[in-house]
Amino acid sequence: MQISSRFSVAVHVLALLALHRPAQDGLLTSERMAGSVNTNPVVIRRILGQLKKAGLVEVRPASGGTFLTREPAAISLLDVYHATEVVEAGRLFSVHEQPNPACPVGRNIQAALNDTLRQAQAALERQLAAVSLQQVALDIAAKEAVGVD
Amino acid sequence: MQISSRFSVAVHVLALLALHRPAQDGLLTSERMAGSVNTNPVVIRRILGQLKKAGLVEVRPASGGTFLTREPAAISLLDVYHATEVVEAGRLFSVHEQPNPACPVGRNIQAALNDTLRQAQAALERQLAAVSLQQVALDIAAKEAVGVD
DNA sequence: CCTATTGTAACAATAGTGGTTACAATGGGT
DNA sequence: ACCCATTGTAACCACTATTGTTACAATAGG
Repeated sequence: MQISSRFSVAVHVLALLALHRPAQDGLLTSERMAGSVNTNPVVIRRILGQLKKAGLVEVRPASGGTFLTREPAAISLLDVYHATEVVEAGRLFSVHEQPNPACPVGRNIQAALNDTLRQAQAALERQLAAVSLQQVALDIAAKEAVGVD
Repeated sequence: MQISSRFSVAVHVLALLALHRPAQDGLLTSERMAGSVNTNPVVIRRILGQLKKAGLVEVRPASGGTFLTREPAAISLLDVYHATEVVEAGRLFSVHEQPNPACPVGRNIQAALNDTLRQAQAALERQLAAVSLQQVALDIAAKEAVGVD
């Protein structure tokens, strides 16, 4: 099964925050973010709650606005991936839990797979760690500059 | 969400086949494999069907037995990963499908994420490609040799 | 031809996802 | 001090995937 789109939506939301200019653009509400993502505002608020819990954004209730707590360059996609908990930490692969201990394969398969699966997952996470929100935001800005509008 | 345990079960089943000695051990039926995995025989047969479709095993109906079609050294965990279709090819991450094209971020986010997510997925697959069924089987045999039995 | 086994359909229970409505709590602006 | 737009959160729905289960026709070895 696929990794939930919560992750890509979270990156989308953070990109909006990174490129947002409060002075010109006004308040960036969950409603406006939902308009850009094309979903329901509650979906956005749920994700903002996760990002807040992870310390990536500050959300001031009521008409307080939402802000990044760090520079976009200091937020990696891995931070977002962990924040959205699309995968419980360290467990991308699920392994059948109760193999038969009476069988030589059954009693050793978990240990035999453990290391390999951990490494595969770590390789994926390294790639995500190597990309910052700033890079995503700059990429969007660059594409926009040469856009077909 | 996690990657289905179909993958780990498939590796388990293939390890059983790799370590199976028809002469001594007799017929390795879906029932016996299910006993080792600790699940229902139909679950095993469904997975064997996928492995067969991928050309990794030959299953002779009735009392014909099941066999690997290649040397364990020539079967990588990536082959198994693809065979079990735990992830539709190339789409480990799901990205929200309908961002708002009227928004600069909305109309560029998919392209901005595409490359990064592809690379992260590719990194994971490279790790799986680097491990063969033979390595898993040898690892199991080694652990068994020093086992606490 | 018998019989163990496979292949497959059908169904249930469970869980995660994404969307929706509803509403109490919050706090900035006037 | 009070509006009122906004957030935080619970509750619910529809949908999908997963895993286990029963049932049974098709298969082929002995």
